[in-house]
Amino acid sequence: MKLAPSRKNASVVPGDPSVPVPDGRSSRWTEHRTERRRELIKTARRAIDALGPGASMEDIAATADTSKSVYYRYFGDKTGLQRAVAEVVLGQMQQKVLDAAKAASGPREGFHSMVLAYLQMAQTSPNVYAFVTRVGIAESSASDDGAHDTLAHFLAAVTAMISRPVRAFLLSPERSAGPDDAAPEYWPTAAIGMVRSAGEQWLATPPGPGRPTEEQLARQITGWLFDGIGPGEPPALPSTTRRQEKDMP
Amino acid sequence: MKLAPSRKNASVVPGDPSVPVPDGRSSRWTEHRTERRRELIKTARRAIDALGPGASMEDIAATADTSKSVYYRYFGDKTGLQRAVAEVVLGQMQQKVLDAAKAASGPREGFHSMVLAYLQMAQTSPNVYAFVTRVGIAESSASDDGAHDTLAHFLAAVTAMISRPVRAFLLSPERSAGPDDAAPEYWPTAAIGMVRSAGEQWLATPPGPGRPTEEQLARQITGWLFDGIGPGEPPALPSTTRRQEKDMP
DNA sequence: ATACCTATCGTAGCTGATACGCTAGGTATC
DNA sequence: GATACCTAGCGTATCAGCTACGATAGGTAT
Repeated sequence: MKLAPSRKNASVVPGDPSVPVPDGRSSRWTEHRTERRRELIKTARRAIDALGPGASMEDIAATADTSKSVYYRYFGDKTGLQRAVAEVVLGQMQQKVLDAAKAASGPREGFHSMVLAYLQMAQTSPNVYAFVTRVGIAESSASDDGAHDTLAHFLAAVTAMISRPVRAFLLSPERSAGPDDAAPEYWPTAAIGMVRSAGEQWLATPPGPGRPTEEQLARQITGWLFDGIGPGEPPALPSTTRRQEKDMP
Repeated sequence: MKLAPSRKNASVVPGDPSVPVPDGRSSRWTEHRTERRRELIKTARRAIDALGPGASMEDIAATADTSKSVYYRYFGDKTGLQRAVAEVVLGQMQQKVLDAAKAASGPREGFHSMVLAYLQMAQTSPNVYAFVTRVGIAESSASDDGAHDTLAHFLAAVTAMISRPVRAFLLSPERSAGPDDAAPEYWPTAAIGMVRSAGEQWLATPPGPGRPTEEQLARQITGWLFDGIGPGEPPALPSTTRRQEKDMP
């Protein structure tokens, strides 16, 4: 009773490849896959947190009590794992930012909450932060194109996250007075670069007395971004616009 | 610049380092060493410029018509070469900055010239820039300390370069009115991070119509750093009630 | 109920790059 | 001529990233 040899299996089904044949042998694994994927990401995060951002795939897999091939099957390559972890971390950070942004009174407060969320995230797991923000893990040796293809995936995602509100703010009517905006599309990246650099120096600072709190640093960075450090710029600006929030508890 | 003796060789004098017997056989080589070292750095720079920031030591040595071991002797490891190249690049940039700073009218113009020099340097050789800016080439896999030990060497040097004038400016009498300065020691790093991020996005932008010139971008960044983007910041800003609802992946 | 198929798992091995030691041989000074 | 110094090339150790193959447990069709 051999069945027809031409009709091998349902993968290249001639009639309808879409719905009406829910093969249990495949569908059985979908739930398992998503669950396992989540678990793998979670374990990878723990492993990186414990082993450092340079943890190898083997180390990560060993921490998960499995082997490298599982990770490679689920994430393709190491950059895929990086991206997956970054997605989760970004989602949590985004959640925090959204919650805080609801209570924000203005763009300044909104941005302050973002910076704060960023710093808190980095502080919570510096190793995971370093892993996620790393530029091309696999591309570093193979690419000879010159400039980095883009920023790291996580930073690119953060940039995309803040780009829209920033753009809206930069183009708001009351803000068009200045002669700025020669290149406003660079501001989100620039701002994140500032946050990142300050945050990483802050992370590297031992938690001694001189180290500011997350709140203080976030407030400071927000001030730099919104007010700058130049006090009035003597030639063109009289003394009208001194800086505002002198006393802000 | 001190030329460090490589690491294990007989560069340390055997008997007494202070005895006034200048052995000609030793002193003759010092000049040769410095000259050769300079040549090796120069050739490495050309090789990286041609091959990309991920060029291997063998590629670099082949471009210099020599072998890897020469580079390893002179620079210890790849990070040492990175540091040496960074030193030269930084020196040239510093020269340019100093020349420009002499003609600067104030801190703003001085900083503008610095940013401009940075951008021009990066633009001149994007590959060398990427090589020099890269964080730990050898530490990435061996170190599990967590945070990067410091910033990249080049960026740390640039930070050190601008830290002193910045500190002097931040503590200048007319600027001490604001309640800022909760963490002024983070500003140089933060500012360089902004310059770096904006510059790298700028480098990655194809030189089409929308791309600003170095001058424009430098002017823009200087404006962001000195004036910020929030002009006045009226306490109640109604136009940003609900922005940033984002799609979560 | 039996033979077949699907998707996963994990062991083991491959590829390529990097760091670096070792030895032979050349060259200029004393 | 003797000696200190350098160079060159080969070879090795290691390790990250990645892949191929056999084995197994669970669904499916006859």
